[in-house]
Amino acid sequence: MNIGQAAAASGISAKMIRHYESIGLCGKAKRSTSGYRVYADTDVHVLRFIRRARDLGFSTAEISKLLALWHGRRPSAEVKRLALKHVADLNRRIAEMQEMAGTLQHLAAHCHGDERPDCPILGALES
Amino acid sequence: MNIGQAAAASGISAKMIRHYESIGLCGKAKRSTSGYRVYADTDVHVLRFIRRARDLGFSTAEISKLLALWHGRRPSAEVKRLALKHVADLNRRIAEMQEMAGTLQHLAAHCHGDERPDCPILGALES
DNA sequence: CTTGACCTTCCCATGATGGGAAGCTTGAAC
DNA sequence: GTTCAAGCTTCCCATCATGGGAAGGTCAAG
Repeated sequence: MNIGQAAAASGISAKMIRHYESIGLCGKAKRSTSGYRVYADTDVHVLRFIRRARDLGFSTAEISKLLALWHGRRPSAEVKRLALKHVADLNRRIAEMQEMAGTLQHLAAHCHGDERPDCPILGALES
Repeated sequence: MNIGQAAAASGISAKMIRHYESIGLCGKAKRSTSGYRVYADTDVHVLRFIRRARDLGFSTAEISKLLALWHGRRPSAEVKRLALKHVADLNRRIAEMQEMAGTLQHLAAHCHGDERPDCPILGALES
């Protein structure tokens, strides 16, 4: 498989596959005589693992740890710890954004939204 | 006021004030004879406006529009439209992260979390 | 053998923020 | 008056994940 096929099969762009290789997230791909990267099914399994982890919002550093656990002794305690830490991080960011959205929603509800210059949203930003 | 005082008074780091000036978000500060940036209270008002908008999660492009509305005819219809678009964007991202967190929470709940190698979280990532 | 699709590497860009270096200015203490 | 620290200036680099694009090599089908 060339990188294009591996990209299609894994759902990661060729650009990102090269990037992940360059930062050491996945191992270096074998090369054909002409220098093309060559991928086997096992390599695509790894790439799919990476894509699913990425879709769950894990950073590359976290994915790196997950990969090591996956390929190693896989103690589920450590995996669970990583996952719950990530959940906590997500929840923290969710709460931050909910507060922003709530504030703005409230301000917008009190904004008549016509052509008058008096606007509670601008008022809140300037006060 | 020097940039340090303006930073303390506005809650934006000196580094970011220079950056905002360089990208044209705020006007160029006046300079002393020796080249130091000099800020008046009105400049700090602008910086505080920027900080509050930033705290509500607006991008610099959006803040730029809000500043123009603030300093111009301030039609509240346009401000409200911007605010609600931003709320919609926040809600979209919140929903994405909630889905990630929910999935992970569910997987972690089914993970015994001991030293056994069998882990539903890794299972979901590899399947 | 040409052509078009694919591959390679390398550089640059995003957006918001910070670190740090080299050098100049200011104000206060001695 | 000099000296010293703190603060200012500009400039370059880094983050994180991702993509664009250029210049050039390779492969398969016509």
